[in-house]
Amino acid sequence: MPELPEVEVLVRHLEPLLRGQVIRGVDVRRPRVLRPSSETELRRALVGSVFVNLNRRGKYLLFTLRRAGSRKTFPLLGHLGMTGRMYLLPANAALPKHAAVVLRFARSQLVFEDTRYFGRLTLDTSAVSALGPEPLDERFTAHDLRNALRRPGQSLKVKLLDQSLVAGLGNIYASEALFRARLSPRRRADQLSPKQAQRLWRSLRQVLREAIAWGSTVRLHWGPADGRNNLFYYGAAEGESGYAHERLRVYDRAGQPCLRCRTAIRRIVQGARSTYYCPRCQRC
DNA sequence: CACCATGTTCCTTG
DNA sequence: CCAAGGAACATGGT
Repeated sequence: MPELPEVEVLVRHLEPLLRGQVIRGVDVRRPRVLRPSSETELRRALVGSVFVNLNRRGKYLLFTLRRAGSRKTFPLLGHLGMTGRMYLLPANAALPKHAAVVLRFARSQLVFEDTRYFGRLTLDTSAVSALGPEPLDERFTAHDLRNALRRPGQSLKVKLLDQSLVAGLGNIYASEALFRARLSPRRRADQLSPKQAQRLWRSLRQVLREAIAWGSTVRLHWGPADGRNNLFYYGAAEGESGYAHERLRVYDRAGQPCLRCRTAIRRIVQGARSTYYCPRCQRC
C-alpha cells in the first residue's frame, strides 16, 4: 500500500480507531519485519502500552504510545514496503496467511499483513531523520525543490525517488508528476530552470493532493488482502467492479495513447525500475 | 518457464 | 571518496 497518499489515507483512517487502545499481547510471525528490533524488545515495550496518536512522515507511519501509569511516550515506526497493509479485525478473527505482526487489544486486533515482508514495524525510528522535506508541507517551496534536485547530475525520475531529497514519492507518482509537469523523466535533474522547477513543484503537489482526496472519499477495502490488488492507485474500491487505471494518466499505460496528444506512451527502465512517459509531451 | 510488481538497503564497479 | 548500477530481500500475478 505504499506511496505517500495511501499511507496518509491509512493514517487518517486508523488514528481514531487506535487512540486509547491498550495492547494486551504482541504476536510476531515474521521477526524479519521488526528489524533491527528483536521480538522480546518489542513485546516488552508494547505490552501494556496505549496508543496516543498516529502520524505520517514520508511513507512511514509514526505511532506514539505511552506505557501504562507513565507520562512518557515513545515512538513506534511502521513502513508498508511494497505489499504491506494494516487494519483492525475482531479479536477472534482468523488471521491471513501473511500476517507479519499482530497487536492484540481487548476486543480487536491490529494486523500488519505483508506478503513480501519488505515492510517494517520497529522501535528504531532512525530512518525518519534521513528523510527530506514533506512535499505537501507549506514550508516546502519550489525553490527548495530546485535546490534539492540541483546537487549531482542524475535523471529527474531517479532523483524524485530519492527519499532524502523529497519524502514520499514512489514509482507511480513520480511518473505521474513528471507527466503533469510535461518534463522528460530522462532529463538531467540539475539544470531545471526556475520556471520548470516551479511546474514540477506544482504538479507533484497536485498529484499527491488529488490522490489523497480521492482515497479519502472512496470506500476502500480495509480488510485482509483477498488475492487481488487492493491499491487505491487503481481505483479498486469496495464493491466496485473492474480495475480501470482511470486515475493514473501515464503509469502502466505503455502503448496506450497519451491522454493529451494520443502519442503512444512509452515504458523505459531507469535505476532498474519502470518509468512511463509520453515522448511527445514530455520533452527535455 | 519468463518477466513483472507500490520499496529500501547493501554491495560492487567505474 | 563518490555516483551509478545491480542484486537482494520474498511472494505472487500474468
